[in-house]
Amino acid sequence: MKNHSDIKNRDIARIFDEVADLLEISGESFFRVRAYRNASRVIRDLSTPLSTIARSQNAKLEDLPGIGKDLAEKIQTIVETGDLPLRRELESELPVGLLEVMRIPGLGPRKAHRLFLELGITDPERLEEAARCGKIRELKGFGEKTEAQILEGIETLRSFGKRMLRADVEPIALSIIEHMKRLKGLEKIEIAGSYRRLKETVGDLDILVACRDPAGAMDHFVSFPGVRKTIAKGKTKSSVVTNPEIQVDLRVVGAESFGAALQYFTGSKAHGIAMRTIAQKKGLKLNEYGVFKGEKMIAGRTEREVYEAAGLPWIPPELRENRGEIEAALEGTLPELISLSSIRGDLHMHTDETDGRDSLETMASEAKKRGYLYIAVTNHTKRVAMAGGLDEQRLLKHWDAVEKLNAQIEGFHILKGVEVDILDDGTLDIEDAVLSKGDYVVASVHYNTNMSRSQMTRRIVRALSNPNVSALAHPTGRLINKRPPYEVDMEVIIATCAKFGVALELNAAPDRLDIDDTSCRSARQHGVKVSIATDAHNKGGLDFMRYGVYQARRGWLEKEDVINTLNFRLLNRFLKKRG
DNA sequence: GCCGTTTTCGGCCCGACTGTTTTCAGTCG
Repeated sequence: MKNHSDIKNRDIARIFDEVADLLEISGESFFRVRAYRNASRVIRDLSTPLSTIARSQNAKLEDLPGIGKDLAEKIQTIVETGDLPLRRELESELPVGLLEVMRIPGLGPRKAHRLFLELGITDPERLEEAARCGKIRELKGFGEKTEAQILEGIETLRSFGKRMLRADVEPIALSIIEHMKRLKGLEKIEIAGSYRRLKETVGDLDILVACRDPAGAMDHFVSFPGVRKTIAKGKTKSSVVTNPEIQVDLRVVGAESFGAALQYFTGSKAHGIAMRTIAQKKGLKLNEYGVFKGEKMIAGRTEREVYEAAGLPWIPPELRENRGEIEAALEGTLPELISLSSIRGDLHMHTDETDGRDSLETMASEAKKRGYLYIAVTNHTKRVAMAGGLDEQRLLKHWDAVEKLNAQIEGFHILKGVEVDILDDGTLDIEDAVLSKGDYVVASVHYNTNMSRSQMTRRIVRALSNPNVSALAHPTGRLINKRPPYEVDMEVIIATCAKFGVALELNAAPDRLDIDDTSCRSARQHGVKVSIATDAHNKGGLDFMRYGVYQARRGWLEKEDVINTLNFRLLNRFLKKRG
């Protein structure tokens, strides 16, 4: 039998999600469906592989929150066989294409099921056909508008199913805010949702305002020049689609409810549910209007007030995922999250010596302008030929130039760095004798990225064991929405970094943000230090630092976890410990 | 299907908007 013991958590989570969807379509109890969804989320966020827990003597699957006897057994089955009988059973009863039908805006499990039963709709293609023939409007409970909405929904899903990069959403978000600020009677405005939680991607924008004239706010909102289409417009809530295409929801509340609404719409959903449950246990009701004791409103104006009414300190939005932040808040052990102002330098960037656009002098002076104390210039090496990577001779010459420039600048240091390529067997493409003359060596994988998980892990572990290596750059190689992370066991990588005192890079490029928040937390738990670095290829790229800090905050990192918050002397002490 | 200083049953977060309805189900966040 095939060995499935290295099945990944996200594969198991995906199976549970699919089971949840199919159960929901078939009309199963909402609570049973939710149990699968909860479990999926818990599994996705877990840094330890379930296959490890399943085999372990002392750790138990049932100890995980949301995993009971039944789901523990199902996980065991998936780990052992790679699949779940329940899923196959459901798939034989319902076409999997219905899952896509359900994703179409305006359609949910109930309608998808009825479309299947009454019209034999099994996938979006057949749905489109039926809608074009005018068959949908004939069904009870459906009408012409629903039919048109379905056709439009299919088109929308085709054109932009993906979440947008946060960095791409920012300009739209800011111009809407600017537009809304011109509204008369506006008291408060905030962007809530995943944008406020500083997530790397944003599905839609949730904008919250407090305003004395809700109807006026609705009118003003839909008149935003970037609006392509108004989806809904009510008394206190409206939704539009903008150009470039992203859905924006506006919600209006009174100023006395603004904090409660902000808490409510910032989410995440799981955090909100957990908070409302806590409130409920205290005999309180928490909704978007406030915290209520019976009929009486006892909090709501500010978020802090809302959390305090529930017996908690205020929790930073970027932690609100119900991944332990509520427990930490109750124990008083919330992390003191790192901020951009703590960053003292940038340890990954390129110059025109290889594939960067700006000179060494420009990069150094731009970094100094940003208030940094140091940078590491880390150009590519020879295997990355496309980028004009340096061989040993050129690298040494480049470092001479760095030293010369260093001597000319006051109060600022340029580390002799390099981004050395990790070859297929885990050795490096620059001789050790040369690397040992550098100050800061980041190692990274660029080629042959589709090896097996165990091969890739071995490859990187071997590279990390080289005493010249200071950090591992963009550890999974992912490009958000473009390229999945390569197969690598991050737990092993993190443990190896801990063993050798190597830092993990959090690459701050907005489409990389590699490592992700889960690995940040894992690194912190293992005592592995993180370098937040921009990988800038021109002077403007130095501004990516804040995206890295955002991600670090989502990963619970404190100033002490990040090496480029150290002053130059302490950074050097950290680097010397290696080797 | 999970969970429990109200533990092995009976709960499980909450409200707005739309479309197709005559009082509400379904969807969404």
